[in-house]
Amino acid sequence: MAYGYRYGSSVSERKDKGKSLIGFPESYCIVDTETTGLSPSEEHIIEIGAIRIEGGVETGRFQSLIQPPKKRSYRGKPVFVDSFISSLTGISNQMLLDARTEAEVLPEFAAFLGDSLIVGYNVGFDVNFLYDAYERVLGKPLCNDFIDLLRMVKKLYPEMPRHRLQDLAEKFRVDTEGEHRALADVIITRECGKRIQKDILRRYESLEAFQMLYPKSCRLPNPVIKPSKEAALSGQHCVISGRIETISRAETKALIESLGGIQDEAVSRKTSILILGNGLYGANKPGEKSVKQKKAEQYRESGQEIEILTEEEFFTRIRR
DNA sequence: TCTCCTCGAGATCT
DNA sequence: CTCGAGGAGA
Repeated sequence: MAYGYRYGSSVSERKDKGKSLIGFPESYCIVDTETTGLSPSEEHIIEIGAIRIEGGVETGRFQSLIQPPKKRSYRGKPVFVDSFISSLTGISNQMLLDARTEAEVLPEFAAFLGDSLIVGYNVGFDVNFLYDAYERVLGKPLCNDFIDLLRMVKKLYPEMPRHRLQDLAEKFRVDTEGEHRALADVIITRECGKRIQKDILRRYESLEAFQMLYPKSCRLPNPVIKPSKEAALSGQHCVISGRIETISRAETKALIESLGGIQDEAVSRKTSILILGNGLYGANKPGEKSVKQKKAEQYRESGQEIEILTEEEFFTRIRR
């Protein structure tokens, strides 16, 4: 039954795969993969790059090489990639010899990605490779919906002779330094995405008007002001103890303020959330409580409503 | 008018 | 895979 018929002979493969949507959400994850070739059934992922955006600000980066099964041996050394791929991407057999396998990398990537919307360029390509790798390694499919910039680009710029990412970067004068490595392509895609969004607003007045050019079934609900999300940190005073590892100080401040919160330096009677960063500061040793944490626990015992969250707990709390 | 089907043509990813 | 053309059905 798992291999159900679908008229004639075609079998429904990649069941529960996400849908291709059109829109510009506030939270998503830009993803790119490098592979040993074009066919998911015969080739393998050799690099994953990703940047997570939440509430419009970057909240994390992911980058890892992946050692694929070896194709053959040459003079006693394993060959993972053909010379065409090596010269295209700059990823050599030697680099892959030192890399971890997908069994090690994929669980990490899955945790990073979560159920984020995936954004990319001709991203169906990457989604297919990732879907198959998820099934192999995690025993479950990749179900995330995705947004393909190429789809919008074809509609927006029909006069362009070709619509490759490099053509788009050239049009927008986006720096292509390091192109054809996963994280570099993610950054190029992000820059192009910003220009596309601006162009849409100029030409169609609103994102909704542009989305009307597409079937209803693929229109993503827009950044409507969701009260629950807006209120995520509304009016709450937050204090950070230690160092947030996934993002910089400035980004943390921007993130808290974009969600309506206020960041303070010291724990006080106003404080409602204390965030324990994974990174430690000078005098603090692993396992020891920081001065700020002790103080927060004191306040809590005296009846103040104050949440003490780890870095991970903080991010999952604001994600919804 | 709007949505959903089928069919053929044309590109994009490494 | 996605789109446009052309057609069926509300």
